[in-house]
Amino acid sequence: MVTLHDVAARAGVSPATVSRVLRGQTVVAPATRARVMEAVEGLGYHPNIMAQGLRLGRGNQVALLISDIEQAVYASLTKHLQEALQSIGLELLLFNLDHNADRLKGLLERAPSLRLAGVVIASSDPLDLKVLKPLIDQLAAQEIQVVAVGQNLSRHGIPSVFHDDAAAARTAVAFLLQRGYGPVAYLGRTSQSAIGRERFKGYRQALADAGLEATDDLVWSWESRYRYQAGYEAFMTAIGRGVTVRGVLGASDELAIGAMAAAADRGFHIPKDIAIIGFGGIEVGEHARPALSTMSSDPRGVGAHVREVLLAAREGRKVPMRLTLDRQLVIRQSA
Amino acid sequence: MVTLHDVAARAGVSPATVSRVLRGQTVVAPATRARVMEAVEGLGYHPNIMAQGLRLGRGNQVALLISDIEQAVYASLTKHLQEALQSIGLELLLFNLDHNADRLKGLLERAPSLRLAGVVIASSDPLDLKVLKPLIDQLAAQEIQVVAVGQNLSRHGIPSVFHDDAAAARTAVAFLLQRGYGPVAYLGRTSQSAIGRERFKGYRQALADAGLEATDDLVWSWESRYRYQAGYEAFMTAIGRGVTVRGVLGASDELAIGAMAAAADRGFHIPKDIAIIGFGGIEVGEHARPALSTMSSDPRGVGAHVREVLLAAREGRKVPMRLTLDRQLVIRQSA
DNA sequence: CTGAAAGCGCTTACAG
DNA sequence: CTGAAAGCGCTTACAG
Repeated sequence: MVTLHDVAARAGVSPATVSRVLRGQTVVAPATRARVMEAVEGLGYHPNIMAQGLRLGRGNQVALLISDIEQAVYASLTKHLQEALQSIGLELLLFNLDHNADRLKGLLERAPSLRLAGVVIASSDPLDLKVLKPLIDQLAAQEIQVVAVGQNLSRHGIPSVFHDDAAAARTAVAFLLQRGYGPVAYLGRTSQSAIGRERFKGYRQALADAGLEATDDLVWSWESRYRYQAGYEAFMTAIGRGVTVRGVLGASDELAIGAMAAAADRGFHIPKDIAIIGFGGIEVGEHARPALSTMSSDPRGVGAHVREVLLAAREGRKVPMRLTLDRQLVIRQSA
Repeated sequence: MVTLHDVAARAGVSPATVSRVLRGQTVVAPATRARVMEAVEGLGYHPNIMAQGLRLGRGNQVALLISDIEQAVYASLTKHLQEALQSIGLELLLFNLDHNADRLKGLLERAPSLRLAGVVIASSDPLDLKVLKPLIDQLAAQEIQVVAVGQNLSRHGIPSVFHDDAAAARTAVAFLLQRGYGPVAYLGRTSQSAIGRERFKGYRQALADAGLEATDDLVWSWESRYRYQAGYEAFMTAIGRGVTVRGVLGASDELAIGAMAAAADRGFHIPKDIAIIGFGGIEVGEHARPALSTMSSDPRGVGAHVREVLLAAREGRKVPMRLTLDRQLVIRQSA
């Protein structure tokens, strides 16, 4: 392994000077700088990240704590986040929470010993702030920047970037109602998930706007994961109970696609008999048949904003506390 | 931050002793051990990963170099790999290659300075071993274990875990032929991807088994990403040229689903007019309508094997050079 | 503008 | 069984 000392020896300077050239914070004579750079290139030197991190009390890694990487919106977020971080020299340490609150807590506890530059929490689950807040404060004390993605935790002093889910749900349901697709059911979590809560709120608002009410039989509150099978089963169960609907708002595209499959299996024509709108804008929705109408999301925007927060923290600037991203109604075939 | 010294002070021993207790390699008097452990618990001590890594010349992180995290099979692999690594105290550093060969090269070059415990290469792209081999040898010299996932690089001395893609493709095509779904087209990469090459080989073998030939019009060699849109366009293009097929083997489930959408849009009934089989066993295939028949994959098996390789390397045992995983034909509705 | 020195928090060979 | 000491590879305050 080539070390700083090797570079210094080759350039005929002290290790301190090499370090100065590389960090670029201090003035170094141009001629010296040139010799050092030549040695760096010549030897193919890369600084030892561990030594750097130990010395600076700070690494260049950001932990991404994510609910479920197998959900397409999270995979997409991960991709864009990694790209955004890489552009400012940060690496991505991935932890799949699998919706496990204890894992989240454990990771937050370990963050200081990992000398993380930041922690990104991308969880759709409700967070127990009573437990988490002290841990997060501890991170703040060590200048480990925490960012929440997907849910708004800014009232707890945590910079957040999230979509306006209540507004999006309201838009989707209003669209369904206006096209004559009432009654509209809500398919998804209503309380076990912070995000689900927002979407459900928007759903009820849209109904209220139309003078309607969210009766029990219209709320297919599937308190399990946001996956295809849950959507399938929820639809089957409701239809089995004799519920009549003409529209469905799925709180995720996966749920919506599962519901579409169930509807097809029961002989319903989509959208003629039942119209369906999902949430997330995942790629497969475009190639489902019928193609899934959905409320899009903006993973690139999320990545860019997290980058901005981290950059601001690093440079000692004021960190933006919240950014609300819009979702667009993408109309395809299912509604 | 609680350090080793704090623990030592509280337990009334030297830092060296605390370290010995924690590492568990040396004998420590039971009474001393107990006092140390009490102090560790009491202070909530976690060792500084950077200091440990610097001292040991080795971190506990494994880099996952992955083609495209947005492809569901890769997201799934990532999940299982992270879980497997975590079970042996390793962390996952994620790098999305985006099919970029230069990024792969750059990452391999940086691996030593990151003091990685291992590097997992999960790429579907053809690797330029002339360029990569020297870099990988350099990693070996520093005891950074490299593992290839998805393609067989064992002939280059790189431990590999992969599916038997040629056999799987052969099975799928034989099934199609036997059910009377010939002629069968191959949809996917044939040369630009190591994995595609294997699948294409199996396709040709199955045709040869039946005394058939892979004529040009049957090979929809879409040398772009393994995504839905590519499958859609390839199907449309072929049909537009007047090609007649009754079966399609998609080299990925995404390609297959894209082709199904195109077939549906052109008024073909699946599987009556055209039967389709995909590759990967991704979750959405089960809830597509018609549900996608596919050759499954085994991400859990991959994760477990990578773990085993890393464990063997760590313990100085002989590292298994290759493991071939089988794919199962999952028959649903599309074939 | 540059060098010598101290120290980040660990681990382990060396003594005892 | 345990402690003192050296050193992993960096960075930066301190001198000059």
